[in-house]
Amino acid sequence: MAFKSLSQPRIRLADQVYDQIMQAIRDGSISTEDRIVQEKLADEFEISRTPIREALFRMEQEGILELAGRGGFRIRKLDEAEIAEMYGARSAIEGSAARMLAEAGDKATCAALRARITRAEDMTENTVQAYFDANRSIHRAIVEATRNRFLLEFFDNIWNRGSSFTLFASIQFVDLSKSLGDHMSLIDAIETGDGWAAAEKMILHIHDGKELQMRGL
Amino acid sequence: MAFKSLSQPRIRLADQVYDQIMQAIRDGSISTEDRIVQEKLADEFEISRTPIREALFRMEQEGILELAGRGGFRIRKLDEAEIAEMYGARSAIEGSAARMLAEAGDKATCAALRARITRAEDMTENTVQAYFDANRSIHRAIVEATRNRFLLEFFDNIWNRGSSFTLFASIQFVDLSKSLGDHMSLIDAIETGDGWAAAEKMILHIHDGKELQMRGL
DNA sequence: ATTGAGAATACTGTATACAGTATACTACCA
DNA sequence: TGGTAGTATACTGTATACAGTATTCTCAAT
Repeated sequence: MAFKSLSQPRIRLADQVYDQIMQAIRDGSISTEDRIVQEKLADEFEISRTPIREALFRMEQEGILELAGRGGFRIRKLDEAEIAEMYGARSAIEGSAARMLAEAGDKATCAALRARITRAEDMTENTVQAYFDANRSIHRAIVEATRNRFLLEFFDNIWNRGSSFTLFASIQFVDLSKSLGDHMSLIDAIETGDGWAAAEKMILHIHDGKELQMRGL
Repeated sequence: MAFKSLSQPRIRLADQVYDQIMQAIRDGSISTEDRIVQEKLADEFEISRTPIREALFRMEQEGILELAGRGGFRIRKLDEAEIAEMYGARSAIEGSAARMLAEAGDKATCAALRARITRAEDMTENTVQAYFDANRSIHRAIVEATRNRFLLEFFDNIWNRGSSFTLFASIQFVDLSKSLGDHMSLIDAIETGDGWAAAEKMILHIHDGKELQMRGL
């Protein structure tokens, strides 16, 4: 049997709607001021409200949207306390990931991560968005390397949240080459095999990002 | 004006359905074999499919249910690898929580946690369910004490998952008084103020639970 | 007894219709 | 001009209706 299964697992409208709205939030077509109304979206997409509702509720549950009484949904804004907690959660997840990788002590994984970092650093365009994507993809690769689906899910949850698109990315204040170099020394720490040291390094790295972020507010 | 606000934030049917199904899974009224069909539930609840769908999709997203083609949803079963990852994720979340608490070094919090543990230990009935609840509530209190909403959310996500109701609770093999005593020494470790030591203690404690669990499989 | 065609069934996903309620709008009265 | 009553509007949540598609079932043919 050389045929690929034709059964398309699911091409639900709700999924497509989800992706598109997500994209719209990312590129700023939907701002934090905008009200997000089911009927409006249904009109735009030229489908019924049902799949829209589904996508919207999903985003609410993920903490990306919040509902504003009868005024529909809106993008969830994070206050300063919540942003701090976010960085705390990142420390927990990504710090633990670093620890686990160090304890696992797999050279091949480290090599792969290094390659990944080099590739991510090699940005063609020098925009905030590009830097954000590169940074995210590096951090994600580290969590991914633990092969722990839960951690990866939590990682994505955090990074998708609210306006975190712009969060974590106050590039205007950051020395690009330094930041990216930091990632390599993160792998160094992992490679030594000392779990706690690796975790600490990661936590400090995230803390640096937080300082930068907070200064930008 | 002596009247209490009547505005009930939201009493959506979907929420009630969610709670009830959750409860049914917990107490075993719905088993992993059962197919969960929207229409059937709608009949039982005597409401339309719409709120049922919403609740079901929410549970799917939380990883509690999975959909089985046209056969509706079913309870998601975890394979051994996934269970291991689950414990890994617990180590990350709860270990980090212990570290954070230790670093914060708040005596009052520790005292409150001790009180909580004593209270939780004081079980009236000696069932698996009671032990599970007590254990969960103790661990949850520790995460709660970090006042980090993300960590708490992730904690709940893990503990609500799949058949984790019975997971984490292989009481038949466990020495109750020892296990519960362990919790106190966990607080001891936190109280010393050494973040890494506290994290390690928590991770070991969780590891013990895992060993127990795996033996039971 | 097995196989295959065709119909019946049992689901889902999507669209539409309806009812209720908070907000916005208007016009009247002080 | 300010405030209030009454009405229109703009939303949501829920119910219902419809279409499509796997699955299961039935039954005849080999």
